[in-house]
Amino acid sequence: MPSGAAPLVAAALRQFAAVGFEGASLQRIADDAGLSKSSVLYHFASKEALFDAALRPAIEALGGLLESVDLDGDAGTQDFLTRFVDFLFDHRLAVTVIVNHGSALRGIPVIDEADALVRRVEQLLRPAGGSERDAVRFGVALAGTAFVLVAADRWGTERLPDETLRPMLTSVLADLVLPGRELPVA
Amino acid sequence: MPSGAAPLVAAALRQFAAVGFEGASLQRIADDAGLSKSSVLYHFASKEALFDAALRPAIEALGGLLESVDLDGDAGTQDFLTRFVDFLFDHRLAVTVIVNHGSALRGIPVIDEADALVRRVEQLLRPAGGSERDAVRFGVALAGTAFVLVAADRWGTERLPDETLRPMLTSVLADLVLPGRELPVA
DNA sequence: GCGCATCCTGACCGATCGTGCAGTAGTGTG
DNA sequence: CACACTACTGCACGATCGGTCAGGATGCGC
Repeated sequence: MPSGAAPLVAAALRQFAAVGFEGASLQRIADDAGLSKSSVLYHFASKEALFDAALRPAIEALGGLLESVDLDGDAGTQDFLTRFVDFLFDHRLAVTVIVNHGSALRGIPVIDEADALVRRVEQLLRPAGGSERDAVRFGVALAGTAFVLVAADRWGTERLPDETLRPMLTSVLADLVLPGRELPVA
Repeated sequence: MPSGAAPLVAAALRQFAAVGFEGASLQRIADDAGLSKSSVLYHFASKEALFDAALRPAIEALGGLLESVDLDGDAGTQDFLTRFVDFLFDHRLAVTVIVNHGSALRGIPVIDEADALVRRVEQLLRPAGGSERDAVRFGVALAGTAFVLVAADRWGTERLPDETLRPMLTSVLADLVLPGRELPVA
């Protein structure tokens, strides 16, 4: 947990987000960070350990967000959604990895933890007496929000700057979860 | 286009959907189809050609859907959305590949074609005078719908059978695109 | 019978994969 | 100066990657 391995983790995260765990090679990560492949395995015991280190901050942030959550009333829910969207922006690359490549990586601890957290978010937003249709609706809203962010530079007809997109996503998500009680856009 | 290569394409599609293009190996695809690796390369000139063959039916189906589209009035839009969800179900694995692994595969023709089609769907649903916020909303709705289907067996708290999920997704999508004018669920 | 495709295979190639290991600079600390 | 520790590297390993190729088996027209 010490060390000047931070740029290495950053390079690894970029590679993992771009091409997934299997597709990313230690050689490319090392080149990207300006080190040799051996140096990567000096700082991290294995490729999987590096993967864990790259995703760990994101799952800790999401875990913390879920621990301090207070959904009492619409205001509490809106506050949570705002912070959730902030989380998505802050850990964009990690979210990309989990969302896009996670399903192939079941069994890797950090991915299993991420899946468990996602399921908790899902259950959290699902109201007590809600129908299955509502659950599907929230699933679409959450997945869609995450995915629009992750794929913004891929399918966005015109690229919106982050600070324009962020309040829009927050507003849209709130609208889908609390219909008819929209947050103001800005 | 001849041949008894169909089970090969099916096996390839399973592998590509599960672990992506880079992660899938010809050996595993061959094993999955009960053939040797050499046989795979007898039927298809390269791994990329196999990838193309596996995704081709899906992009042709989506292309056909977009050619025959008629969005006049809410009824036309709802009909399109129903057929779009049907497309997602019919080509689930191919959609998984495009959605989850496509961003790493820019430059591969079939992926570029798929991206172009997705952009057309996006523009199609975007009303003439719509705001950017509406565009984001539709992006969330489309991405969320596709992703809920793709990840249904990963994050779904309880697994819904397809024939329950399908009308629900259609209904939710219509609700998000045509707010306040919902399709009946069943 | 023979010739000719079609389908499929094992052996092999060069490259790259993740990983282990011995060794080497640089930097204190005694 | 010696010693230890950290950061880093080159080299070699077995395995696996995508891909080539010569050849075996089967079946059909002649």
